Amino acid sequence: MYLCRMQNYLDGLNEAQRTAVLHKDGPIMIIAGAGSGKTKVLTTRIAHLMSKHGIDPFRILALTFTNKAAAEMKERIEKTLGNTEARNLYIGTFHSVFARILRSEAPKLGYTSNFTIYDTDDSRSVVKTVVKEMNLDEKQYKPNVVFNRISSAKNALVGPEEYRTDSMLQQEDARANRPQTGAIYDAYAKRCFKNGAMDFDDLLFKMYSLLTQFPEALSKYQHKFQYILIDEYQDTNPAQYEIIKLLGAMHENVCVVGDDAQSIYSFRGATIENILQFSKDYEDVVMVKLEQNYRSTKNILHIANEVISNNKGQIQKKLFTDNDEGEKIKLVRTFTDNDEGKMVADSIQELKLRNHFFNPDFAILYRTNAQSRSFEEALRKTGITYRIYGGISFYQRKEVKDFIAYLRIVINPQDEEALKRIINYPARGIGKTSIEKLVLYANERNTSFWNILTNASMFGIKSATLEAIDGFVTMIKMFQSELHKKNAYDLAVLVGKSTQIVKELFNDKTVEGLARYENVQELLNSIKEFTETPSNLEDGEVGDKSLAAYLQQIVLLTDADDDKTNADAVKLMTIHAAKGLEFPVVFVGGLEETLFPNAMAVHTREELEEERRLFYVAITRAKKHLYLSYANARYRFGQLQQNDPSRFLEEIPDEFVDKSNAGGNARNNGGHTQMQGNAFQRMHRGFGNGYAQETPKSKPAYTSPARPKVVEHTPNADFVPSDTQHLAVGQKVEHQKFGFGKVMKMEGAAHNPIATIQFEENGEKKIMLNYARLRILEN
DNA sequence: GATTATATGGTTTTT
DNA sequence: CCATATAATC
Repeated sequence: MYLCRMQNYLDGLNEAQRTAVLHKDGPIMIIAGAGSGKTKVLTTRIAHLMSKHGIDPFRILALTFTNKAAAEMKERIEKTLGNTEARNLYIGTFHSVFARILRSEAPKLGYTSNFTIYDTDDSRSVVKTVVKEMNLDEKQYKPNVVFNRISSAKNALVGPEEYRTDSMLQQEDARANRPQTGAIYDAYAKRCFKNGAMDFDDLLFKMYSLLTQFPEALSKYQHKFQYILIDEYQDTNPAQYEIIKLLGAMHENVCVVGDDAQSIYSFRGATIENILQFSKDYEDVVMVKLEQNYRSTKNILHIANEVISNNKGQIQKKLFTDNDEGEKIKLVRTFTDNDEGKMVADSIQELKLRNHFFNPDFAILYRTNAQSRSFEEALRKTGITYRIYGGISFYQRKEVKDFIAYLRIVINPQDEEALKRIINYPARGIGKTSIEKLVLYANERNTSFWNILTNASMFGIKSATLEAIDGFVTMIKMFQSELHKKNAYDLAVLVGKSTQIVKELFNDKTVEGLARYENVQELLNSIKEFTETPSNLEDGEVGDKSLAAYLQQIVLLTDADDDKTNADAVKLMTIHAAKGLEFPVVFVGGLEETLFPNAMAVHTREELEEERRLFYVAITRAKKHLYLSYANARYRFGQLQQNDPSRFLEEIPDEFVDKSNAGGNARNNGGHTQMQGNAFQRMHRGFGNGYAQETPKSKPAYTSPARPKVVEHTPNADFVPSDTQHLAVGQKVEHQKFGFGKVMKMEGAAHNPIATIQFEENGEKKIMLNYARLRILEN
């Protein structure tokens, strides 16, 4: 019987797949073309290792690109084996698996196990604060640009010290007019550490530090992970490569699965070098190519092969399929982006009626998130239910992030980003100036913002503000004392009540207010669901029903994890988000120059080839029908912009295309081989240089209409505001900002007097005496 | 200090 | 066009 089941799972495999599954020990690289059954191979291989070879699931590490892929694999293995052993596998994304390990090893790195994980918004915000504190120009050191640079460095395993001493990197920064980038990097890293926080890249960078600086940790995990499997290998970066190399060095049972033709994440530091390097780093690598496609029609596969053949750099392979010829690809030209949306909506309607397709059979794919708008509108008008993946995720909504910020502080009060976010939300009278002052004190004393808050009375804060701060601190401390008595959900409810956030949102009866209220309720529901779903944990890990575990989980969620696969809706997403998915009917929109290939990515062959791989990924998502569309003109920044059809359209042979709606012609050492070389070389091994491409700025030719500008006034050094209770018409005064002037008129109620003052430099202003700081000069 | 009005500038792609 | 940053007003 046992054998019988085993036979079953091996039966459905073709020869190449079978080879990949049966290979037991030693390194193996599987080049898996689109739709070639790669997930099937991975899951069967793991099932086989467990059932045939008796490998302990606790000792198998499988790294996937999304959490959803991990969950799916687990499920499929359980089904194959007919038991629940698969739940013991160490399986997840690089980031979530390493976060889990880092939690239990945190003290080694000087962190506590409840460290916060910063998302990109948090990280950018830290960069911004640091830039400000260093008195650098924010225009010159744009948080986004600087952060991307830091991120690239980390992904190449270049730390702050190395960064600052690498002359090539220094030169590059100097040329980009950002010579202080290294100093910012250093300050940024220190600040994150002080805040008890790691950013996304740290989860890789610090994992590497852990393994290289602590031999006992390296040995522990090398022993533990007897078998290692990596999915989507073409999208790994140098940091991930090195970590795997270290972890796999003992058993060398490393199995990587990837497709160089689908490498689309170079902007995140991924490099196909990792595929090429793999067979050099290990001896006797078994190579398997999966070339039979089970997904698409012959027509679809043909054009995919044609398109990708325009790329120079790639591993030779030829995908084929036994599937039907299928219909021709439809190429559709429309006048505007709105028409494109309408065309897609109409086509969906028709396919549903004539060919009996249902909403979940359709996917609309595009290059940039902004393109979703015209599709949404058309679908809404046509009455087709749809769902958008990506864009601003649920957990990035302001009200949700605010609420989460409270939870973050309860877990880790050193988290300055979270503190700044909600110290005055809901408004409790702790203003910007007070906060800035206190942060400054914290920096001067080299302590945390929270420590300053708990001793705020020592810093000459005025009594009303001090009271507010004390109230806030007391409340947070109360939450912290409840942390161990309550589960995550009950604590979250307590936070919602005590802060009055829920009540405030409930009382906001505007449409947006209602949506915000619902979002917070949904957050609470998600926490509840989390506390009620059982899961596994082992050897001294953070209890994974904890609030900390919840926070870790949500910050590492990917767009693709947002499941609802079964939802009765048409799906809209970027091509990046569609990786690994398949749909009976696929629409790819916006096939226009400047959009796809994107204008930001046509400057080098490497960039252009990645755009083409992206197009390849889009095409190969389709099983039965494929629609490619482009608009003559589309709204961009509120203005209609003309575009040529994408150059990629010319690469599709006519014989496979139905152009009846295309409007005529389409165109007008330790074996660290990888890490050899200096920091500069490593950061440039992938594509790009870590700087986002900057388009030359074209300034509008018009001059903005004149606006009464305030002539800045610098008050005398001895400026002390006077008591203005008895201010009278005719008196001369000095205003902190508007300068010298004469009181022309007094009005307003006794408790809120308003003076009309004629300023020498800035004309007549109405000033509320309750707030203004005025010095009376003479009568 | 908080709320509201105006101005600027931004679009790749994401863990 | 939209979201966020800054300035004006209360």
